[in-house]
Order: sequence, then structure tokens, then C-alpha cells
Amino acid sequence: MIKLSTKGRYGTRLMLNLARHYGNGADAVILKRIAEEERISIRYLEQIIIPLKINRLVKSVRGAGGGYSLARGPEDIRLSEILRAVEGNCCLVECLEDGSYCEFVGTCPTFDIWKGASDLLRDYFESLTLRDVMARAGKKGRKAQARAGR
Amino acid sequence: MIKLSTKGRYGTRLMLNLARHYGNGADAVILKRIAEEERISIRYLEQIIIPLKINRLVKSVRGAGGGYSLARGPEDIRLSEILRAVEGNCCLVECLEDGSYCEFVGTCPTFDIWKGASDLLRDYFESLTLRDVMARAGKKGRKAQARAGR
DNA sequence: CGGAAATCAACATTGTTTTATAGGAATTAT
DNA sequence: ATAATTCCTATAAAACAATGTTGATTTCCG
Ligand code: FES
Ligand code: FES
Repeated sequence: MIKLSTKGRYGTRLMLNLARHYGNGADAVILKRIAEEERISIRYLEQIIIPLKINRLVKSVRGAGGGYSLARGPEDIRLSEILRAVEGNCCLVECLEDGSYCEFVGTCPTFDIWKGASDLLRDYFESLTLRDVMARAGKKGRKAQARAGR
Repeated sequence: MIKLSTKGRYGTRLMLNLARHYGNGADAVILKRIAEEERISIRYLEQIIIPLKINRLVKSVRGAGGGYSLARGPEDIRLSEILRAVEGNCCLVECLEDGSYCEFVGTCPTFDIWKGASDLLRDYFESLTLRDVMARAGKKGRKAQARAGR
């Protein structure tokens, strides 16, 4: 029913991977490496990264020694930007952004319901930056290590 | 990216339509009428109502004079039930319910993020009954009428 | 310098799922 | 019997997901 598309999921993991390698000497990360680390088809990643580039969330360097890198710091990129970039929009139902999509938007009893849900999601993803996600994942990783070490 | 499927949307409007006709003398509502009122293909509605029936959210009466009606009162049916019924599950990403869907659920940095969003949505739809939605729509309708009357 | 290798870029193709339509069989009231 | 209705199965069309092929640009190295 309400499914996050693979583009949204893969795009986020792609950006998160770039964020992990951000500003540590090696300038650009090649897509092949991300594909291997994230176990995602490189061909598919190539398609997904295009809108990320267009929306200036990543920079690319062509040719040997090239690759991709974040266009800004991880603390300055929000999940909502990524999700909006890989899809055209970021709303739960079309009618929220395209008034002509449904016939009677003005009187539709479900419109407000979907809008409420959509706002909820938007605020949530708006509140999370790549750095936040990395921080959370860091904690989680340490916990997992602790469990394994016992 | 995060789209509510047409099954979810149509299913909700279908149930809301049944809710409006609930307990007002005429026992069952025929699907043809709902299809006309909601401007949704009757053939498609037929498919959507099947899981609603299986999950005991609606009752059906076959043959001439038959039709569908809510299995319980509108105050006792939550949107989450409808959405879960028309889709198999109600989670934003498969891995939340199917641990084998992703490879490294335990260490995936995005897992918790999607879970957070999924919980948000679940709580939201869990908190809304068909009666609540009707009440909201009623207010909205009166406002629209007031605007038109000026 | 000049070719080979590495890498991004662009386009085409295939496979899968979702959305929607179609036809008719089974059931029931009149 | 006939008409109205749900129920079942098949198929067509569109969107989404994934793979394949080729081309363009840059670096590296002999
Ligand atoms: S206005 Fe689009 S779902 Fe009602
Ligand atoms: S575990 Fe499924 S998205 Fe990471």
C-alpha cells in the first residue's frame, strides 16, 4: 500500500555511503564500489544518481580516477531532499500537488486524511540529515558489536 | 516515492461510502452505485472489496436485492485495518515485516529510519476510525457550503 | 605523444508488479 | 423465467525495477 520505492531506498543508501566517505582524503567514490558495498546493481545506481546530480546533491568527476562525492556536508543534506530528488515529488497522493488529479478535491473526504499523513512524513524526513542518520547507525553498530563480544 | 496505492485510496473511499449509508434502513449498498458515486470502475472495485470481505470488514448479500454493508459500525473500523486488508501488510518497507528481505537488517543504517516513518504512519491510521473521517468531512462540507452561500 | 584503462553518461531492452478492463458463472428476489 | 447482483477467472495496459550496450571523457603509463 504505502511503499517506499526502491529508488528512494537505494538513493538514500547511496547518499549515506557517500556521506561515510565524505572529506577523508580520497575525494571521489566510484559507483562500482558503492554498488559492491551496498549490493545494488551498478546499472540501477547509475540511473538513480542522475536526479541526485541534477538536483546538486552530488558532484561527479569523469574519467579514470573520477567518481562521485557529496555536493555539501552530510549535516547539510536532509533525507527529504534526497527523496524529493529521486522521485519528482514527495507527497503521498498526487492530488496534494496536482489539483487536477482527482475530480473533487474540494469536497473529497479523504483528501485531508492523506494530507495529514503526508505532512507527517514530510516533517519526519525534513528533520533528518545524513549526519543524523550516520550518528544513529554508529550507536546501533556499537551495540551490535557489544552483543557479539559477549 | 512514497505513494499510497490506488487500492488503498479506493478501498478507503469504498468503505467510507458504505459508512455513509450504514444503518439507515436500506440494508445493503450495491457496488454499481458506489462505483458511480465515487467514479471508480466497478470491475476494479470488485477486486478491491474481496480482501475487505475476507478480513471481515464488509458483509455481502448475493443475488437480486443484495449488496454490501459494513460488518461493524463506522466508529469501530480503523483506517489501519482497511489499509492492511487491501494490501497484505501496512509497513513502509518489506524488511520491517520480512527479516529475510534485506541482507543485513541488523546493521542496516536506514532500517531504523524507515521503521520510524512506518510507525508514524501506523499510529496515525490506527488513530482514525471511519466515523472520525466522516465527522471531519462533515465540517469541511459545511464550510464549503458556507463559502458558496456568501 | 598516444594508446589503454577507468570512469561517468546516455539510450535501449527485458522482466515484474500494479492498475484496469472484460466476460461470464453462480445466486437470489420477484 | 427473468432480472439483479455478487463472485470468479482471464487478459490488456501502464508503471516500476533491473539489466545490457555503447559512447564520451579523463587519467595513467610506456
Ligand atoms: S482528492 Fe485525491 S484522493 Fe480525494
Ligand atoms: S534492512 Fe531493509 S532497507 Fe536496510
